Amino acid sequence: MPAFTVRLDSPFSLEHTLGSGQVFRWSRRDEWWYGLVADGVLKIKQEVDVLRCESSSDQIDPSFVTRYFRLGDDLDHIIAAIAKDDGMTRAAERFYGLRLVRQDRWECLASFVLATNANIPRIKKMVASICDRYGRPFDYAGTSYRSFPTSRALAEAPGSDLARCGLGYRAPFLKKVAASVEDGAVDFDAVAALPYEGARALLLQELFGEKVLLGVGPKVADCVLLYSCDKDEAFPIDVWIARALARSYPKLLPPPLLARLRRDGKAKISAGDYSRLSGSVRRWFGEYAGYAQQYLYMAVRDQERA
DNA sequence: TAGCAGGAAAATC
DNA sequence: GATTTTCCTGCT
Repeated sequence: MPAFTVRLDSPFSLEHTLGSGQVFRWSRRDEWWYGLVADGVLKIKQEVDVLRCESSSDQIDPSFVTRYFRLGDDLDHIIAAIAKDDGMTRAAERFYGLRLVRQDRWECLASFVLATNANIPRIKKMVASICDRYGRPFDYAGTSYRSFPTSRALAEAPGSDLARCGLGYRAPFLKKVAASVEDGAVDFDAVAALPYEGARALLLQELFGEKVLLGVGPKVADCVLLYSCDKDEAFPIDVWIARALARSYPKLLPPPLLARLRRDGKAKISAGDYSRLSGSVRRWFGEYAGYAQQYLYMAVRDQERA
């Protein structure tokens, strides 16, 4: 039962980071956050400039925590780079300390395949459901947990069985993605080694190589690249972000898309629009566009609640 | 390229 | 309770 602390020497907010919709296997009880990571449990809380941690395995140690929360990133430098306008400056102040998380690549891909047409509580429920059914059970501090299922476990699961996890039409997509990862068709290391544009092209090519339906389009690919492959330029565009961009950054949108979004806030974004919009936001925000996306997401969610 | 289906649960009325 | 919406992709 390792217990340890990590001293923070750069800005970090555990609350904002775990509450920003990047991760689906974290929950808060009392003042502690509990996360299922790296085949174990991490119990963690922030005391100003110290992270107090307990974990179920020796693998989850200070260096894991530093890597997982990307504590080595120079956040002030990143914020200086993206805060090119008043809106982003305000968001960066309001959610100061929010960082991108470095997730397990397979888990990230699988989670975002499930995320289509769902809200965050729903996504968490689907993820929990496949973990309950296919994950490895283990106990920690008197509580039972399940690890995230391996790609092999999901690839081998009978489709009818997987469908019982409440995944709906996502079940066959998830199974095929799992099979592609399991048989080596998807090489995450090769993807991560390339710069953003090439990495995205390779990921989509690997996934589409067998000419099967996979449920991974540009949005899911951007999520995987940003949250698990260190491609900080990746800027996933979902309906929330599209609406926020239409309101605060109208100049970045192709005029026809802007007009459609203004007429109908839930207008669909075509592949061509996604590609053009992705290019213009990356040109505007630069090499850390993905961080800008995360701050923008928090700002728009916050505004929605108010 | 535009329009649509998909499938279940959360949010909203 | 019924209806609308939901961090989208693939097909026609």
